[in-house]
Order: sequence, then structure tokens, then C-alpha cells
Amino acid sequence: MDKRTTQILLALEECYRGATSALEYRNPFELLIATILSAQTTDKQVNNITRELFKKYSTPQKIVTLTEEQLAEKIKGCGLYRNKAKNILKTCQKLIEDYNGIVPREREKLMQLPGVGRKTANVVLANAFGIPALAVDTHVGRVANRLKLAQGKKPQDVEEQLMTLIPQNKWNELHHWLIWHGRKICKAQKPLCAECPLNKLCPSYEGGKFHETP
DNA sequence: AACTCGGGGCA
DNA sequence: TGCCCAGAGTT
Repeated sequence: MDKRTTQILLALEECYRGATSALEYRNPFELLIATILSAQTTDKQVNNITRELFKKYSTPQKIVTLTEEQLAEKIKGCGLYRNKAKNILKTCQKLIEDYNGIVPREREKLMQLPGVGRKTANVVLANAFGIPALAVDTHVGRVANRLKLAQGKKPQDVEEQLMTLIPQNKWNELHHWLIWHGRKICKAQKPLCAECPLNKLCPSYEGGKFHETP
């Protein structure tokens, strides 16, 4: 790891030590469902929905007793809820048929579940199973690019570059640090570079000015 | 690569 | 009011 990368990690840790997702869950299945729901939606909305949903429908076997319309009604309030209802129902059916109702621990199997892409799969691997994985969402991708820890728009490219650059035992922390930094400071629009604790290390903020580096 | 789904947050 | 998301699937 080069010196600049080390300095960036130290600065991130200093600011965001202990940062985690605000998503509430008690087991891998609940995290899987909560993460599917969280796309384009805030954690707060998701928590409100899952708290109510998991009271009566805490397993795939229970969720598949709902019709698509009934499930959609219960998760209304998060974005894209009709698609998610459809996907969650199919995912629960597949969990029951193929995996005896147990969430699998392999990325390939997770990604075959409807509604589960690479980001969601990695979140489940890292947070529910403690398996090293680096989930790249829009925040992580944007911040990593601005700091030039990675280059390129495709999340999987960013993921692979970060995995090469950063020691494995830091991947999950790095994910949360970059997300928090992306939300609070390194925002998509009008990033708060002047008050950014990393601005001296950031190639996108030179000469006291922010410039997106393509 | 571009488009769609969709309500909430925020200027 | 309008614009932007803690993405994934389809075209």
C-alpha cells in the first residue's frame, strides 16, 4: 500500500471509526431482504418497513404465503416497491426450493436470487457471514474515483481495484467509511471540499477548487 | 450504454 | 416544484 493510500485510510478511520449501516436485521435472511429493499431508499424507510414486516413474516416460508399484491402493500413506502415485491417473492421461493430456506454463503448463488445484484450479495457476505467482500454502491464508486483510489464507472471494476489496493481485513470498514463520507461530505452534487478532512490528499480538489476528474 | 421503476429527502 | 438518490433488470 503506497503512502497516500495509507494516509487516506488513516484519515477515513479517524473520521468514521465504527461507522456501520443503519439497517436493522437479526439474521442473514433479514439482512438480505432489508438490503434488497434499501435500493434507492433510505435506511430509515427500510427499517420502518422491516420492523412491521418481520413481526409476522420473518422467514421465506412465511413470506411466500403472501400474494404479490399483499407484499407490495406491506413494503410500500420504499422506492421501486412493485419490482421489489416481485423479486422478494421469487427470491423466497428460490431459497425454499434450492437452499432449504437458508441464505447461501456463495456470491454466485446469492446473485442468482432475483433482486440481488453484486452490491447486495457483497453486503450480505460481509455483514451477515463475515466473509471478506467489498460492496460498491454509487457513493463508494464516486468517492473512490474522486480520491483516485480507483478509476472507472463500472462498480465491479472499482471493487476489483480497491480489493487490490487495500488489505482484505479493511474491506468492510472501507465500504462503510466511503459511504458515510459520500453522504456527509463527498456528495454527488456540491461536495463540501472546503471542510473535507481528506481535501489535501484529494486529486479532485486542488488549488482550493473542486473539479471532477473523469 | 440507456432506460425503467417510485417514493422520500432536500433545495 | 424539481431534482437526486444506501440498484437491479431489461432492451
